[in-house]
Amino acid sequence: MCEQCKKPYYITTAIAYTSGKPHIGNTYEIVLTDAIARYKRAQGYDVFFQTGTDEHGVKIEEKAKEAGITPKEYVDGVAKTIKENFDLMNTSYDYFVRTTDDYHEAQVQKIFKKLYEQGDIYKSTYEGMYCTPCESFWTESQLVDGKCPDCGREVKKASEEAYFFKMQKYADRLIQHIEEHPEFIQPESRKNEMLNNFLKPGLQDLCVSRTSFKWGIPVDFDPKHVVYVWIDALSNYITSLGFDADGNHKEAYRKYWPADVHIIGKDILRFHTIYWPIMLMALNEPLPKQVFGHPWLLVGNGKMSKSKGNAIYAEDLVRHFGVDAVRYFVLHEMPFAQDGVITWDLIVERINSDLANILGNLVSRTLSMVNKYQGGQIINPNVCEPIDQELKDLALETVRKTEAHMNELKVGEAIDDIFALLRRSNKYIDETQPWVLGKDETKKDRLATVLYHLMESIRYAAVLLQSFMPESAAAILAELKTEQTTLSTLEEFGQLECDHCVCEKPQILFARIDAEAFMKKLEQEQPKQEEVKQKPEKEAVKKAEITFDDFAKIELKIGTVIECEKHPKADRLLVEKIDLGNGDVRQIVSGIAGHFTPEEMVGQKVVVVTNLKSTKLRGVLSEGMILCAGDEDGLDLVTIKKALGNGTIVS
RNA sequence: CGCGGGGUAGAGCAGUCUGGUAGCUCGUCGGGCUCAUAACCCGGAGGCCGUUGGUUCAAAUCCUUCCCCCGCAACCA
Repeated sequence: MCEQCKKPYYITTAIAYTSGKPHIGNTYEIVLTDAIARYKRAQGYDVFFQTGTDEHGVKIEEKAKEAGITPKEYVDGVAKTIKENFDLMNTSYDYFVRTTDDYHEAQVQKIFKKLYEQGDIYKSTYEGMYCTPCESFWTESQLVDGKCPDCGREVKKASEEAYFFKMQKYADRLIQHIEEHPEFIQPESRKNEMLNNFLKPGLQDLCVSRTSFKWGIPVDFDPKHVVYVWIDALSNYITSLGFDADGNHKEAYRKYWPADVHIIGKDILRFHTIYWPIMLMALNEPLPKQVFGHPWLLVGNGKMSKSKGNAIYAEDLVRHFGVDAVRYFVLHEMPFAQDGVITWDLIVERINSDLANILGNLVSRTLSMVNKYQGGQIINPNVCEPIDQELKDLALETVRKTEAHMNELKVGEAIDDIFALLRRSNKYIDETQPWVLGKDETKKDRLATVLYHLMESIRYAAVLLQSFMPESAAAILAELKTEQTTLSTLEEFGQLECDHCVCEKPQILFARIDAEAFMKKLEQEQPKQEEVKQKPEKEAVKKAEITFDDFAKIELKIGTVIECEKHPKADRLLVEKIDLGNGDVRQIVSGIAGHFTPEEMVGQKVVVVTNLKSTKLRGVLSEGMILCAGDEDGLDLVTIKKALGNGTIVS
């Protein structure tokens, strides 16, 4: 294919938020995208693969302040770390966009202004309850006893100026688009979620500016506002290509937009399949062809997170196993539509079983026979037997199957296809018994043919593996000393060049790992991770100092849960009857259904805030509050050791 | 009745649309082989296909009852 007639293919990851170091769950996304991008390049597309960082927002403002540096200094540091992480994984992105890039910032301002001028964005007020000392807005439902949930002080009704985007205006067009393009939202099951939960009930106008923090792109015609995340972050996909709100787009934009696919996490599908398309409609630009919300990589049974202390990082994995083994694991182990699981045991198992035994050992045993029986020479006398056909057919079929799976973005299954060929090749060795042929001088040509078929099958697998494990695939092809490394050399079986010698001393591609010894070694490193867990990840937001009198306003008493049942209309709520002594029995509703069963609650001695103003929660009266403490790992009741009587004052 | 996904061997999954002997990977047990990284190949054991009732000659598959898990939404005084 000539350069000019190559079809463009634009693929992106979501931009990573620069709040900290990415774990392997975050890194997975770019590896997945990289595999697709590499495959599309191999197919002859003119691929533009973009990734980058999302660098604005209040969280970053705060983190920078904590660190005593400017927000820009802070994001420069994190962006560098993220980029290093992506480079470590050997990802072939063409462009790394940052939302602090000058061109991006200028275009976001222009986009905002344009949408404002054409009436899609309007200025209004954000109504809410305002706590002056905390400088925070709260919705009615966030208030605690009608007071600020942070400091407990009085709040007053106030309104803040904000800009809103008229979402509903474009909703019908978007519904139609989604229904007419079933491939637009992937996996398809998510399509209904978006339609039924958000689009069909009606979209609310989206608040697209903030005045409560400064670290963002200023609205140029109203500088006390900064552009809120949606317009800022989502537009990276077009600003990086040189989109211009005035229509003077750069060449790259004309060439690559609309994107062929946005690869994102399933948690942000809503933003990419509703807000982003609507923004593009408002700008009168075409919509991306597809959005794929990939599943998550879980650790054991839970979500990976820094604060849980269970996070696994790419750099540790790579240090232990090498880049390609890590790429292989995450690409292969992740189903298309369900969350995948990563643990150290699982990785070791996959490396041993798939990479060392099936792949590495196949290459090793084949090349060693070529060296042993025919001095390393690749010869093809073409003395075939019926048994050969199955191998040849499978090799050709594997090319078609991987292509079909890759077109559906089913990367794990494409890798499975390749390994099926490798397994078949191992079986072929047993069927043909080259070591028996080697003892019989008259079978020399048959032996050479068998070995040729094996090497050719290995070449097929290696060519296909280039998108997933670039270094290892290259190493195998180098050992075969072949130049036939493109997908187009897989159209016919038998393209491996003859009459040259393979590598004399093949290297071990993937060494087997002694699982027990490895886990021991890992345990010795564990203390480090434990220490990390000891330190709370984020310091609790410090509340304003209160006087003793303020404290004394709160009445705390010991009570016993005498009855408890699930709230009829809310999954996370339990309704308890609590005996507070002296005939004071109250009903309290608590959001703890996810942590305790009603049976567990009955009989518990708990600490109750008894003078909290009563309220209704989803229709059920709640006359107080039970004290609990919890983090992401779980929740526990605040209770007492001695059997103090109900009604005992806590102070 | 908020929306959606799922429950298949010890683990992880396919099969369900279009009914016809329940399959794959790992693990486990046994056998084979000796070219190879204790690798490779073959075979066995292990399943009331979540539950109830139905349709059918025939149900993992279609219809139905209930139970459980997981997302999203709501909610967390």
